[in-house]
Amino acid sequence: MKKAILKDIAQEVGVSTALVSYVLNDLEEEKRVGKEIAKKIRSTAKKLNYRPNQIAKSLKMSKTHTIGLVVASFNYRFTNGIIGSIEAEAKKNNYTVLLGSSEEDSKNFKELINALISRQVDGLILLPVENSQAEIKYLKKHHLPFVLIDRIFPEIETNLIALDNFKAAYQSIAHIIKTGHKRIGFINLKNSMYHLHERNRGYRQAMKDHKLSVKSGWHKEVREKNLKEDLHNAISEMVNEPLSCDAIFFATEYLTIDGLKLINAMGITVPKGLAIMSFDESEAFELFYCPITHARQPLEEMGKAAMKTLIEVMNDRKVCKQIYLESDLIIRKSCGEN
Amino acid sequence: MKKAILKDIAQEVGVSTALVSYVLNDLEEEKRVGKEIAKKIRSTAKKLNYRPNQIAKSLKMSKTHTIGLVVASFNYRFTNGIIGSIEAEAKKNNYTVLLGSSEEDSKNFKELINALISRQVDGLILLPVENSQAEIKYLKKHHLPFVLIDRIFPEIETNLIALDNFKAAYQSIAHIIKTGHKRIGFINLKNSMYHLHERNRGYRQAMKDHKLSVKSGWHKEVREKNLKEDLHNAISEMVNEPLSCDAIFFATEYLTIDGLKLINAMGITVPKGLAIMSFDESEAFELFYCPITHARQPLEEMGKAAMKTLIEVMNDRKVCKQIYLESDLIIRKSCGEN
DNA sequence: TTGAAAGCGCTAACAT
DNA sequence: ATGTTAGCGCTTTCAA
Repeated sequence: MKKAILKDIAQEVGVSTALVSYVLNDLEEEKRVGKEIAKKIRSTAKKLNYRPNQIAKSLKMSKTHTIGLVVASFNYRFTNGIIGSIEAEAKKNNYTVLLGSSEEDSKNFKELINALISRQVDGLILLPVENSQAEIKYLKKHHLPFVLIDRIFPEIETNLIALDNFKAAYQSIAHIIKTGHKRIGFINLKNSMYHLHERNRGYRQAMKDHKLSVKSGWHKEVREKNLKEDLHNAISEMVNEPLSCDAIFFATEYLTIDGLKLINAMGITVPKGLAIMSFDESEAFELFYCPITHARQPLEEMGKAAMKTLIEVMNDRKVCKQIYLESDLIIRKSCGEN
Repeated sequence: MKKAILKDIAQEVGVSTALVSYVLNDLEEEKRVGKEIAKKIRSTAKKLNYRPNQIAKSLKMSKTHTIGLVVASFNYRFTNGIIGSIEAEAKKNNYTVLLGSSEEDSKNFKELINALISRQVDGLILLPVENSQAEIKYLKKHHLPFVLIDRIFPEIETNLIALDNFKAAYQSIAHIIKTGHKRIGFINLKNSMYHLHERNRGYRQAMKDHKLSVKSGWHKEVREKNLKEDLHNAISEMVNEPLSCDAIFFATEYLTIDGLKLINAMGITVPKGLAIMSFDESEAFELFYCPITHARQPLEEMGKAAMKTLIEVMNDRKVCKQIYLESDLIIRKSCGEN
């Protein structure tokens, strides 16, 4: 059984394709199509199991009702949280999502964007990677509707949805201090991206504002490629003399997970032996013996806001909107009671 | 700066669009295009930042190089594992993925498929939901290339990639028995889908083959909509007299997570007080005090196999391929030592 | 070696 | 109230 097209219906009913198009697009009122005819067109369409060819429609209308979503990796909790909410919001607005992952590689990132543009997506939601500024500038220059999410380039004015990472880190540290800790270490990724730098800044500013100096060695950066090893070294150093940290703040949820494993292996107890704070959460925390206090990113909201903003931008390319959301501090027990 | 199209290049170079098309599709040899001209066409294309309009190409070629992926929910570990591998394999073969989630609803499932077909996807990878047989039959009748993954309908002959759920459950139970347990409970979802029934069958067959009878009450089914409550009731009953289970096998990873929380709350220790086996794993297990023994589904492989099979089917619609993969039993400590 | 033109399925302006 | 037709951007046959 071959796919039915407009012409098939037109022929079967004995009218022109224009009429069929009108009726099936619910323009029968406006176009004053005969009631009888309209009815017949509809029933014939159903009979032939007609499904409009969106590709043809897209070509004609220069609009695909498709958006491109480029994530950085499928291994982050962030990714999985965000995909669902973008997907849902897209569907609600009759958009479909074309998905790709850059796997943190700027070449992949660029290729993906090109592929999506070739497919004539109406807009893009992007989680940029390191060194992708040029690509972002290019999109901007060509007035392609897009919004950045989570990771941003402060020097480029774009639509964006992001967390106030400085504040999130600041508040986290403030809480650790409030729970009586003073020798607070911070482990971040070695990475030039702004959102991670903001976390550094938040850590240092909070320490400073509370009259605590950051001992050299308390603030570590580990290489993504060498995660296990760097993390192991960092933690070993931090928990022993002379650094002797009484608390560690991890800059991502997967750093926390790996960190906790190491801490377990070292026989250190949370929070007695060491207080723990995590940026972002993980399913893995759920069953840890000590519930982990963490900064929670509003993933649902971020995804939804991104899609909504993108729709605004697609409707009016002059829109330029920056939305900064705030994290919640979810206080559990890993920094001690109170 | 407006998007350049073939005609722009043709005009700029002073040739026909045919030549431009040949060159940019690397047919210059075959079509014997002049070397000089070819060069000029390429450079002009680059200069104008030409990107072929895939929509137009698709319309002309009746091929979109796009596949549709319908998952059941973004909340399963399975989903997140599979998306990445399908995505990667698709990219390797120059396909792009259109993504949707049915959220376990057969109406959504149907609508999504329709939307994808309208977009002229070249093929579909589907995780069907309960009561979606009609839709699957429809696809089959119309010879649309598709492959089912994970969940299957044994009464419909289709392309499929699935786990041997019977065997996975059987082996899991056999291991629990081997570790010295005899009063083994099984908690599954109340659901008519075949893959879950196979797990039931595996449980019962393994018990039977080891001369253990299944006491009434040991085999529970909980309602997805009433998960927490049903699970709580089920576990309470099972761990107390007269059922007095000494081991529980959970049919999905999220049942295990919620189950462990309840077991913790009841003050029961794993594995001393109760042995635990999980079908599928979760990040959440990583930091649990007792590493969880579980049946591991080869997600990567399944996704990859699905995409590969789909490509075969798209190339030759006569292909009909069933691939059953096997799970690994990952032995940790939740059933006791050895 | 190159160009002209038909046509993929649809929409919409225009004609009737 | 309905039909005709151009054209979206591309590929490909046929002609030159």
